[in-house]
Amino acid sequence: MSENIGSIIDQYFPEFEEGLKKEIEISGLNKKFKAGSLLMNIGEEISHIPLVYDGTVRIFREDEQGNELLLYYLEPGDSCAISLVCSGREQYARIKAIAIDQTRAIMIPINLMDSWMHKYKSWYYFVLETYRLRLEEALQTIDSIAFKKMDERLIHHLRKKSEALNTLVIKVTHQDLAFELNTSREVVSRLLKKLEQKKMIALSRNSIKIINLIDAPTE
DNA sequence: ACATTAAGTGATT
DNA sequence: AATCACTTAATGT
Repeated sequence: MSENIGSIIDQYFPEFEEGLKKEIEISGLNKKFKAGSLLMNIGEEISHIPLVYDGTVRIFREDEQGNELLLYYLEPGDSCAISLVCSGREQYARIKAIAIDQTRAIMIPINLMDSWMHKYKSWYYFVLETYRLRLEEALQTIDSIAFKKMDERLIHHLRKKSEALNTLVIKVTHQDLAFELNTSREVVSRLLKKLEQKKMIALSRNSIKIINLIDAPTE
């Protein structure tokens, strides 16, 4: 699986024009990250932006107490919207990025961003599109926090997780879920139990199996 | 067998 | 829905 950058671009970013592809071949670094490794931390200077083509990366914010708020996942074909725009003024990351699986990405030096935005229409649209998608997601998350009850949020979260990890058996503790949803472990346990009784999931220690996750009309 | 960690439960706010 | 205090179950050493 040691493909060259050009064929990776063809496969995962086919919309990029030839000139852009050439530049990526010249300046991009093909990197591999182990599962669990930190791609970016808060306060770090952003020097490269990733074009992910294999694996999954978790992007999240963290507050002073170390509480995490999941922002989104990066999957093959994605890039990090926040770092794309950080290119200009804001040189320091305000988010944390951790590889969930082994992840491979082409790293592009941030100093090229400005000129690429002008030179390559396909890059310009790629950035806009990435940003638009994330904004949409962020809005969804906001109203899910603001208007939805915990049970709906949990279902939503589990579904997302299962999609992102591409598995029906999610390896996670109730405590982790509680952390991700900013609630308490007991609440998660109780809600999961309800979902289990409705035959939507199956529970066992450290893992949750998705059986039939449909939005349950809350009683 | 024992210690540790995850999960379940009831009561209280 | 959060928190506390406690129990029970599963797992590692």
